[in-house]
Amino acid sequence: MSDTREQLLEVAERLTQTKGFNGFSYLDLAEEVGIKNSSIHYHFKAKVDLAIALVERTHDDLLTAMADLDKSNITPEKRIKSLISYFQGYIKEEKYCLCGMMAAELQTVGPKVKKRLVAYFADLQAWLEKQFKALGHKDAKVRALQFVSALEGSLLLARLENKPSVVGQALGNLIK
Amino acid sequence: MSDTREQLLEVAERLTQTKGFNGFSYLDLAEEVGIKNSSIHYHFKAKVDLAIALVERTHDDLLTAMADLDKSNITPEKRIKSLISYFQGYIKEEKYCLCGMMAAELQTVGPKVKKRLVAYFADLQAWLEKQFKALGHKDAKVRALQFVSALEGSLLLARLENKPSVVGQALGNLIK
DNA sequence: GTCTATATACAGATAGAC
DNA sequence: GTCTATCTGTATATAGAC
Repeated sequence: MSDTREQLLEVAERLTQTKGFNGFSYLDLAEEVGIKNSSIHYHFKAKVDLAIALVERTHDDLLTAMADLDKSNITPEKRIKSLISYFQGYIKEEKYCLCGMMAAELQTVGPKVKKRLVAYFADLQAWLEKQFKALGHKDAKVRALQFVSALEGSLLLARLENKPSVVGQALGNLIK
Repeated sequence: MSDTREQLLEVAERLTQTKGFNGFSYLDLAEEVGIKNSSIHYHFKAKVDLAIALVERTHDDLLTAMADLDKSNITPEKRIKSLISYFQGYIKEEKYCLCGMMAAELQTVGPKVKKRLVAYFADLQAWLEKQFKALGHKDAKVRALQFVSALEGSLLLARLENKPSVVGQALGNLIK
């Protein structure tokens, strides 16, 4: 993976999380990275290809984070709390969840992106279900759904009100 | 209020809830309403003025709906369930919450819109807190926050997965 | 209130030189 | 891989006639 491509993904990730995928252009991206906008098309032929790469990258990052937590020798409760911290980190940079953002923009991102967003949230829920099962929950699947809903919604509210604590409050009851 | 202005608000509301406020243009709006895009500027000088009117309208609608529920002779539990139905109605039209959508697009809508989004969610939470207090909850305020978070997040997931039932599942534990 | 015409800027994207 | 140059389309917005 070229350095330019990596830089493009990093900047595009931040712009998507702050302004939305429809809230920035190849020109914005080019100026930040220090190349011409036409050069971006070499790395991502169309903007939708960038969207796909972003969701896949975010998905891979999440899978890595969850696998690391599985490997670590801590309780399921602490694993879940660590995952919350992972998402909570967005708020201090005034970011929203990249996949939540694209889920909001769903009707404009195209079917290929939609498919990958579904996969992202399915894996997040599956991992949470596993943790809740390990904690002895019978309704682990529903609990995982409640958790993801509260997570995405609280990230939205926390950024709006500039109160990172909102995320912890919204998820408090669901952890154990 | 002129009929054209009202039509513009109705179409803009739907487009915002489906494609996002940055996902449609004055031209899209004009074609649906059947006027020229330059005519829209007579009703809403700049696009940000349209955004403000949309949030205020959505806020007013919510206040009316909540006031109606307060007047009706039903239990707080049923009031809350009715409010859920109010939001759940969006899903079958593949819409997201207008204020949730603009909260996602926060960094591009400007400070005036942000201020009104904060007011919208504050009133929604305040009403819910009142209902939870009537149900005897000591942590009514936190519960209201949990409810709004789960509501906004579940609306996002329900639309993505085309499963309206997700909203009820995500909020189930929080109602009573 | 709505129109035509226009201004200015920017969007995503391509061709071909280097 | 990145550039210059360019294309085509669209965005928000304004001026002034009707």
